Amino acid sequence: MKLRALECLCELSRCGFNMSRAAERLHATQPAVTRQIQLLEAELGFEVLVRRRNRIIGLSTEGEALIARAEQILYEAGQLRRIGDELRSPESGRLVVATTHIHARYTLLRAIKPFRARYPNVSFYIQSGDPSSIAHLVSTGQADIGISVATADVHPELVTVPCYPIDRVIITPKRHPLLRLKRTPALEELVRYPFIVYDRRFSGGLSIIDAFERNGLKPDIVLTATDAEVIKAYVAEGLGIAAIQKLAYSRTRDTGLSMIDAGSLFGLPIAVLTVRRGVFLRRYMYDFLALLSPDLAATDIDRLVGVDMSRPAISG
Amino acid sequence: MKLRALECLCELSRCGFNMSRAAERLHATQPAVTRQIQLLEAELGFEVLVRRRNRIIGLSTEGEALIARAEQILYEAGQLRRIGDELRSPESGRLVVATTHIHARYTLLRAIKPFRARYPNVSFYIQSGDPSSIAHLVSTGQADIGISVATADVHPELVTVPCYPIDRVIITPKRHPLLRLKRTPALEELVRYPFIVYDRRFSGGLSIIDAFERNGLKPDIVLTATDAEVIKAYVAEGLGIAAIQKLAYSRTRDTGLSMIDAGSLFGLPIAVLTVRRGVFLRRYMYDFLALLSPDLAATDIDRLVGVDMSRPAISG
DNA sequence: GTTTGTTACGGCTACCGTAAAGATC
DNA sequence: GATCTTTACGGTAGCCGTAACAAAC
Repeated sequence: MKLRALECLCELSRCGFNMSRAAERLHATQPAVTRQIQLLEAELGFEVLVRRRNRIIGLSTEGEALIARAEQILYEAGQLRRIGDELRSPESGRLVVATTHIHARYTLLRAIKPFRARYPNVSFYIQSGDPSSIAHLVSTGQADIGISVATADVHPELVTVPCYPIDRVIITPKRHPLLRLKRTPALEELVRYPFIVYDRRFSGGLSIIDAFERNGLKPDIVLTATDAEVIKAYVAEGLGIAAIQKLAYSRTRDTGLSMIDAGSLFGLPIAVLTVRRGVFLRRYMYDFLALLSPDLAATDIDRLVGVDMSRPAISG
Repeated sequence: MKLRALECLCELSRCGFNMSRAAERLHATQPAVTRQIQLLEAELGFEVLVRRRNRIIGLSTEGEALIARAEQILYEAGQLRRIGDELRSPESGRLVVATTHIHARYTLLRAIKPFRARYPNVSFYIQSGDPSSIAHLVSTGQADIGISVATADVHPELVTVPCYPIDRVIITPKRHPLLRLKRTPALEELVRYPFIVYDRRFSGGLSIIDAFERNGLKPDIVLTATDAEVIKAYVAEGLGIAAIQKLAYSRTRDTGLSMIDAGSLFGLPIAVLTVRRGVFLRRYMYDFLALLSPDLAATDIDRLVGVDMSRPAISG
């Protein structure tokens, strides 16, 4: 069995079973890919691909099981190379962070500045998505570090570390009646106004709508968005009020808005860092995690990530 | 990178870094192994092995991290072959069960008979050990299925399924004063007699000694053993009384002994089946698990073992 | 001197790419 | 006809084993 054959198979699968495209991405010719697949099938003794009249149409059921493991093998092989990279050139490499808009815009921004200063030769990639797809990106090794909120889905191959609570504020247009209260309004008071809500997939546990519904209230939802900037724009236009992350509000920049602290009105979701269990973290990745969560020591990370760790701590 | 090189490295490590022996086990010549290692080191760009004056004395620290992943890769490659084997010859293969003496002697014995009848061409291997090493054997893929008791150690790569409670009995020599009670004695009554105890590593949770000590009692421990047969022999000789698994006592065979039900006096440890998470289970392995725990459906096993399972169920 | 690891060399396998053919839409 | 996959063929790279060499216990 050869790693090259597994590589061909996985790439073929990613390219929708188009051999030409897979070959191109593998920097090889079509016949070479055909050959590798054939050799693999011959060695394993069964048809991995389902062919219909000389066309590949998909994976056999066994092929599904096979490819999942092939991906795993290639991932680990990548990790081996990464160990080599770390020793050869510890100052350069790539760092792929999967995160939500809001963390990309605020949390990450703060961390990237010192990080870039320390590691100018590390290329930084940000993958945006909802918490579920962030978990997926990290678990498949497409991203090194995930920053989002806890998700309901269970990923035994992921390790998550709670990072900091996400404070929420209620934002309103200037001179809104709610501002006269001079205190955190009750849900019953908020529900009287049209609401613009943050997409529940991004909310981490209790969403805004959940909070209302749990109290038997039916808010008037104007629209749902995944981006605090969008929500702020709509609120500023007087279309409604909203609850967003405190991070996303700036008194000086958001001049068209007013802010009321939301306290724990909508629950207190917590930001979490996610890495794949057993991942080899490069030195600069440790340092980046430390920037995001300064009280997280490298030894803690090791303990969490370690394949044969003695305690599970917090894990997904 | 080549699988062959990783294979050489892992075998080398297993052979205590003796290249000649590793080469022999790999059915290759020494120079071939040397070459593979050299190529690997050249590709990765660092010294995996620590050499002192032309002798290999061990792994570098990075080598440790590397070899763990290499093992993982080779394990998964083995799984791919196993998928092929299953399709080519579903009726033959090997089944390695890691278990304790007691389960090997009783639980397993009952399951093996029908299993052998159904799969005469499957070679059966039993690896005996304490629950901790059983977990290790399964987690490293050296054993397919573990049968023992729950251990304190956490293995995120293992999936365990509780199977059945392990009833315990108190055994005494014939005509022992305790027998006059005609009921389960209290710990305070038992503590008056010298005790022969089952090794705590095999006890699963609460050991015999724990039960006494938790009640502030100090039993007179004659000796500790890992094998119920040994314990029975000593009890029969009048050296003390003991608590063993009910399974291990037979009225007809153990003529020199008497038995009293221990109820939940020493806790109710539970037998567990263990498999490696994400393992590809061959059809005959499913069938074997079903023999051990008839109410465990194949779909349940799939759900437990599945790499991207949606619920964690019971896991170590 | 025996065991152990590395280097040198020749044979052979097997991979790759180019070219062409076969099939499908 | 265009796209896609497989087969055919020749060049080349690289792996393996034998043999010789170097070092250590």
